[in-house]
Amino acid sequence: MSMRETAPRPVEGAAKARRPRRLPARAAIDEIEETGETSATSGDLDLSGLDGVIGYTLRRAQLAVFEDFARRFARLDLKPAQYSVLLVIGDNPGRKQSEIAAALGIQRPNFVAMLDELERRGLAERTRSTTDRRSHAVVLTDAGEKLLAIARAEQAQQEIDLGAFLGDGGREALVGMLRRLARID
Amino acid sequence: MSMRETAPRPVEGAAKARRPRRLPARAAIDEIEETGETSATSGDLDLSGLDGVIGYTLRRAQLAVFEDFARRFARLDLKPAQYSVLLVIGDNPGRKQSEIAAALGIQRPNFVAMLDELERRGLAERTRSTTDRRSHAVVLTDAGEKLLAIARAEQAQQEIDLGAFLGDGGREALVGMLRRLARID
DNA sequence: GGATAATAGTTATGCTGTATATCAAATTAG
DNA sequence: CTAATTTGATATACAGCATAACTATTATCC
Repeated sequence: MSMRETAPRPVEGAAKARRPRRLPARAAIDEIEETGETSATSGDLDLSGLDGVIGYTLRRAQLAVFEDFARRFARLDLKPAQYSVLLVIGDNPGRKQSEIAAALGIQRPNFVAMLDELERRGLAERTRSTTDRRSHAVVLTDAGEKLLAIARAEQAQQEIDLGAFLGDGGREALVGMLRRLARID
Repeated sequence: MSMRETAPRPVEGAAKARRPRRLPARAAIDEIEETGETSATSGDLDLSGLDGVIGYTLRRAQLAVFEDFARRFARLDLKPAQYSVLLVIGDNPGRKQSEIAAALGIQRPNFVAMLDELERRGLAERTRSTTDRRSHAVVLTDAGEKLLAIARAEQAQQEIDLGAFLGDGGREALVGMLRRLARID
């Protein structure tokens, strides 16, 4: 993943976007309104056109949450994708490499290097299946299980914190809606 | 950051819609239960560990919404980032190139090619400022305004459709929470 | 006023994430 | 048995996003 450190966060329209960190200042808005439509003045820009856009806010929120994740997981040296792989392997030990990849929507070619890295770090292992010698059964090592346990706790804490940040039942409502959105097609 | 590469089909427990995928599950479940926790059997994987994770669902939802956006904007040949640039220029005509970029969180070097492309397509124009000959004031051409108007309508329709897809006030609640999340840091 | 610093746009470049084509080995289907 | 399919892997390409550094211009300060 590429979570930078202090750099500004993207904010691209209903799309990619980097991050405008702050709302247009009150003064700037007044100035814009007073001059009609032309905003060739100085001061903050009018970004109101993006304010209520789901795609835009979704993207920004996702980046912010991933940055938060990156901070929390820095000590574990785990990127979100790596965590998700560890988690799915941990919950589905012995599954085929391609099954893990497919479950996470990762292309098989790209999953190879990811697993290589986890193996290099001694967190996961590929074992040749005896029944189907094409496939690799993937499992976590003891070290992998141990790291996953810590990671799960870390992640649970993030859920708690974000849940508190959003109000009362907000987290559940949010996740529910996000899951619905994720199935649009 | 990369939680995935293609949109995998989230495996959902109950509810509705299509999916005869549950069939093999029965046998698989029996087998799993009989072997305890090991899921090295066949059938769907257990992804329950990711189900309630905000970061994961956020990412998934964002990708799905972007895909929806891509379909809707295919005819306009506009990517989300391009739409956001057109929108911000349209709402802030005559601003400096770097101001537009900064507002969207786009690095100035990366913004050059984006503007080049919009200019090439006759949608935007750079004009040398007379007061500060270093800067370029950016505006939309008539064609750019025209395309933006269509794009705005397209985008508004997406909001309507997503709003309907989420229930009753769901869109507003969602955007509100996303905006809160976007400013965690 | 002239040296120095800062700003705006640009070019070059690199890393990460994700996609496709293709291959060899192994397995399955016809 | 032969052909098709599956699995893991390699090579490769492209988009997104970042930094360094150059040029032209403007601002600052002694």
